[in-house]
Amino acid sequence: MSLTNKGLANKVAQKAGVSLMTVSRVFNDSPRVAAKTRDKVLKAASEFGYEPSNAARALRRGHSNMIGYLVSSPQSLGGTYHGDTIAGIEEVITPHDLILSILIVEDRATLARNIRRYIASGACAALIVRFDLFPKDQLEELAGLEAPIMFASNAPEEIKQNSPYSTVCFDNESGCIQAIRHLAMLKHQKVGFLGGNKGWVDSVQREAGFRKGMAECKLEVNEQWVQHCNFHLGFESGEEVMNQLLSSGTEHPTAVLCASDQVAAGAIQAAKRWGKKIPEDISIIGYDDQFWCRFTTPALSSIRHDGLQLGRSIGEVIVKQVIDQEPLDSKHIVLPTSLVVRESTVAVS
Amino acid sequence: MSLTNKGLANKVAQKAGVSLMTVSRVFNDSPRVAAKTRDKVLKAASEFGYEPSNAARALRRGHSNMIGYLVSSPQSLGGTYHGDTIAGIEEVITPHDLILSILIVEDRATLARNIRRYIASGACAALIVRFDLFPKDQLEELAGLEAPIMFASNAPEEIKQNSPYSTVCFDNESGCIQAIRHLAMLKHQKVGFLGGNKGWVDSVQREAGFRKGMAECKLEVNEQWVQHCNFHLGFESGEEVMNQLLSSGTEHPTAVLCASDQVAAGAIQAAKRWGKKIPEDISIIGYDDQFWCRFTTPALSSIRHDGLQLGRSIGEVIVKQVIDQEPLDSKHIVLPTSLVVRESTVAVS
DNA sequence: TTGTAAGCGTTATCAG
DNA sequence: CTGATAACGCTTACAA
Repeated sequence: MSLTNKGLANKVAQKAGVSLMTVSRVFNDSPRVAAKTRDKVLKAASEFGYEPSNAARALRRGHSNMIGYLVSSPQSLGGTYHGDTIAGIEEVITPHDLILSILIVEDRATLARNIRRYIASGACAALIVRFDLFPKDQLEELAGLEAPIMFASNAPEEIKQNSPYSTVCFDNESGCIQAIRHLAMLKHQKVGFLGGNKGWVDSVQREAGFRKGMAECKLEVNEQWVQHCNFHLGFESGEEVMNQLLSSGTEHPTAVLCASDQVAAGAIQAAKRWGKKIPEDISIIGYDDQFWCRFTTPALSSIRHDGLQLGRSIGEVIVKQVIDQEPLDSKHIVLPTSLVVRESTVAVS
Repeated sequence: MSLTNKGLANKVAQKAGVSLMTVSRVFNDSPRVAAKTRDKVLKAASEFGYEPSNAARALRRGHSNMIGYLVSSPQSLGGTYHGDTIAGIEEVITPHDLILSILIVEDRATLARNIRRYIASGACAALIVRFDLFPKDQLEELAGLEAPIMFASNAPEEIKQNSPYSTVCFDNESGCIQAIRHLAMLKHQKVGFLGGNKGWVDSVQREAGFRKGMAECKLEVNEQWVQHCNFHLGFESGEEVMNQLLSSGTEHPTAVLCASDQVAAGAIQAAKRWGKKIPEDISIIGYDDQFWCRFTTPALSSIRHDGLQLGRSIGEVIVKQVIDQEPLDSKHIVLPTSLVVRESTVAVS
């Protein structure tokens, strides 16, 4: 079992009748090598199955070719959000011979330390971290660690101002405003909002969008109908909160905007249990536009963000930092969102 | 920006008043170092934020600490299958300081070449490949590449016999047999089967299970009701095939077993369009037990395989090969499956 | 266009 | 228990 390239490059050089250096140049697409020579080298290389050693390259070059994409749990890889993002990143970085590696850091308490290690050990040339999985109190642990780290997703303003790291995120507010406009167009006046965890950036911004949209459409917000769910519990949480909403008070909303699709799915379930018809009695809009939105009954209208575009933007930042060696700076990119209308919304009768 | 450890280890050694070698020993948990000395080194190290270089280690040790998990597309990371598997693998390999890296190889035509590169370049110490994404005609390209590669998921028998690689998979047949037993218990006699792509191992084995189950329960198979879907198109495919099934013939099945949850979701949708009530008119069972099975209406009964267990088994094989350096051999592990009953199945009235 | 030499940060080996 | 040395495979800088 010879997994190492021990001496293999030498053999290739010998076989091709050239020096080691020429082999190296060929595998680095150097223009300073004659076409004939290159062919000889390539032939000899494929004969021996030679491939330059990643480790040696990384050591010599001072940085690896791995880009780490940190996720909070293997389960969070579900859904289209990460998938499309990853596809977008790869599309951009692969031509530069960078490898995207998805890394899982379950323990948020040691996240900063882990990031430090990945960078300090040189295992990764750059890291992509979802801000929303990052405990704020650990941010300062990263201070001084001048490294190509970037946050994908929304960071609070004060963090953006002070952090040396770039961020790419979606325009949460705009998505919700569009949703409210859509509902207003359908003559809804009594609109509720099921948010996510209190204080979480995404949740806060989506609620802000809801309120701005309501104001813009001159609709009154009934605070009874603005509730918070647990993003993590998703379905169950949406079910429970919708349940409470329908069991209290005499009047109920004719439309509810939810801060996640899972919450929306739970809300639909709960509403059905109360004998409500969806969308005839209550229109529901989700958020994230997960692939299974079309599997629910009725198919769920939802707010979509283009993960592919997010990925591409991230990729471009990474390439600038790692390949072009541009000095780090903290750019903040905000990408648009849009409403996808399916069958869960209808005009009030 | 000093990302490299250039000379850092030296500084640490100097600060601690020891030699470089002692620093190395400390970071390798060598027992041959005095407690006092270790403390001094550790203190100096944390002071400088020193972390051993991954690249140098890999170069010196002859193998990296990265385990590659190959996936066919970023989107395929959705669902619980990969997520749980990944969690299981990490649980086992992390204590051995191995890092799991999810790698995406979209182009199946170059899969074998990519595997070669990952191994030959030493980028990965071992690779985990889902067999079902592997084009059979490329298998021989891997011949001679004696490397710690293993296949997660079902390989056809003839491959298992001839391949030097281990496999871990689920008992597809058993899952389907259990499903049929359940349906038979509910007095169903007219049972259909919506398989996956013709010839695909999973599809073939699940159909075999369906037939064995039917035979065991002394139920007759109506070949009109045994159809094939496209795993990739999933939902749409299930919809289309169920549509055809209901539009042809005079008699229709009272229960249908589907080879994937997405197909099942599509089948439900189609059946509803034909005015069929689910499960009263037609009971439906899916396969995979995706997390969104409980979001469908009615909640989908499905066949579950324990991804966590799969991951753990894979992890154990990897550790044996990479850490214990056991010689490669081709073990074949088959894990059990079980039926999860929700609301999409009911007794015939 | 090609070759030579030196060194990237670790660790195996051999001394002490 | 600790230290000096060489080598892992590659590429930058400098020659030829």
